[in-house]
Amino acid sequence: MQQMVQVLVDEPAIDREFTYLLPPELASGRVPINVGTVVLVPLQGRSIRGWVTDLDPPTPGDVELLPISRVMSLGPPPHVVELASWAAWRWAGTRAHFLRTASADRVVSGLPSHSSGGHRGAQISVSADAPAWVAAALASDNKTPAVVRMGPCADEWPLVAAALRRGPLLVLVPTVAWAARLAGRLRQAGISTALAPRDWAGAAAAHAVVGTRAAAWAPCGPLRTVIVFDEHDEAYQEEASPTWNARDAAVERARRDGAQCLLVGPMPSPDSLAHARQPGAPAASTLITAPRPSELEAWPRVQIADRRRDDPTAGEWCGETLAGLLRTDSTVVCVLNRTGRARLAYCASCGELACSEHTGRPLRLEKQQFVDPGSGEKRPAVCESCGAIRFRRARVGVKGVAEEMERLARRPVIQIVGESAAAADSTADSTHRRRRAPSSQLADGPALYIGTEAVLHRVPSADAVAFVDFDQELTAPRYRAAEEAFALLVRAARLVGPRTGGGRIVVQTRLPAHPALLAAVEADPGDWIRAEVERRSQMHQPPAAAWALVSGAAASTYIDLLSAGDHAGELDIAGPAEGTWRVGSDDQDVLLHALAAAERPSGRLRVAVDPLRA
DNA sequence: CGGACAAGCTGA
DNA sequence: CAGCTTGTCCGG
Repeated sequence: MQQMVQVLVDEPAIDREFTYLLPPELASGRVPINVGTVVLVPLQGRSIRGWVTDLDPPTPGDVELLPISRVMSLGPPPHVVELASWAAWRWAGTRAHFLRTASADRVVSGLPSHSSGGHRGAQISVSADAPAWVAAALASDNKTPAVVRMGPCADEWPLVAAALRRGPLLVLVPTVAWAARLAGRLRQAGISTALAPRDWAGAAAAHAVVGTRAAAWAPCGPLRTVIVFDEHDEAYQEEASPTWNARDAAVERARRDGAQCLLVGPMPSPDSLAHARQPGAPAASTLITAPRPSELEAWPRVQIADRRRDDPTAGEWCGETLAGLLRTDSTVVCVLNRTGRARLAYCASCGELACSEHTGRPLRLEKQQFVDPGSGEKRPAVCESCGAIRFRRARVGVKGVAEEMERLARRPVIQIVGESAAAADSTADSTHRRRRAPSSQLADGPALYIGTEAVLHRVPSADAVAFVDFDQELTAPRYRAAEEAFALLVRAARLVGPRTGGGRIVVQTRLPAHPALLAAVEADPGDWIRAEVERRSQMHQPPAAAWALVSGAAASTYIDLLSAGDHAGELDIAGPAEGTWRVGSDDQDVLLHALAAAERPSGRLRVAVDPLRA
């Protein structure tokens, strides 16, 4: 009787396992056959890649089995294959999707032999005395993740070094640059290190694996410690469906390995605090905070510029504090999350903003008419309060602010918007703008920059960062708005460095008492996060509830199935709004069970579990 | 996904 | 009713 194997084909639309024969010559080839091994199989006359999922499957009745055509490559180890099955459940996706992420992007027929044997932990020469709070973080029980709070400019090394001594380590960071920097530092310390997912084979053998999102699927053996830095960062979440989150996958991976998991960052996310609040774990033991003086030191000075106190006849966008900052000889990065020149208009003689008399919303100026953006209703452009007919377009975008900045600072302002950048002066036409290489946008000496959020990623360092209109971030109509706003302050903090080095952030706002702002000013997000968690719980928002957004042509059929299912009573179905339904439940398991139980109708269907934006 | 096959539409 | 399109099914 010839050996059989079960194979999951790499075709998410099929998402099924099939049994194949394993010819003896393939079973004894160079690449060992294991759960996870990548093979090529015939299916309906086609040749499809797939993963071995069972080495001893039950004999299927009444079908003639075909043999595997080729053994292609080493694949994810069995425990990662199991993790992929868990993730497929957790984010209502297919196993094939996650196994792709967990597999090398080319053929791997063997692992590097030099590092495969020895446990390198013993030879680690990194400094032995970790601060007490770092030791405490690593010593907490392995049952639940420890949430570790430290300032944005704090050095991550003591935590990494202490973790290294315990055994194999997986570190996730949000950006490739951070991963490369940390991997370099680890290698310099003599640690066998792999940068995942690029060095797939290396990750299977290294003592330390560092990488971004996909590194949660690295082919490492059992881990002793898993660290996720900047666990609040949205980069960990896949935007396309399945909307999996690498932090949450890492938490589950650590749990399965019995590894200690540290969720580290300047702002513990409500989601992570929910992870840490598993049954049986006292809340106090799971949030570990850097000592007050070091957390304070790891923040720049955050200054609130209360726009309500500014002289209204001075700058339109830059208040007194910001204007003063612009006149100093320093590098200042200004952030405004809007581009262009909006079509809002205000009266040239009395300054009244043109608004609809019915809805109160601002009107757009098109030719000589006002247009209500909501209803499309038009009326002649005449000022409601003084009757004048001359209007000026409000400068609510980066371009308008750039002009004002140049006037105040009397030096050029570099605009950085999305993928392109340009000097503010009008001679730089759009073609010129597009042809410029990114590096040429950055000035040598002190310079002024203005841009959307992208500017925080593109300018490597600055003396100060100023948020021109932070209220827009704080009050955005999304349940995570305050969290996202605070994340911007964290990014800005990294650009300007700690207060001891003169790092400074200026926040222009009309909401100077907003708890998220006070948290940054005081370098202590504790109270704000606690309030945020409480608010989410009251509003039945994540993490107090689990949500799935359902959209696509087949969505209404799928929603009908969900409404008719066994657990329909425990589901909260809202919508459709713009073709999207929101299915929620206070119990994540109930939602996931319902999603899995409802049969997927044919046709386009997107199911986004726990999306960042809902 | 992509081939197979069935059921519907059209035109001389 | 051949010849074509469109839809549904199913894979070892």
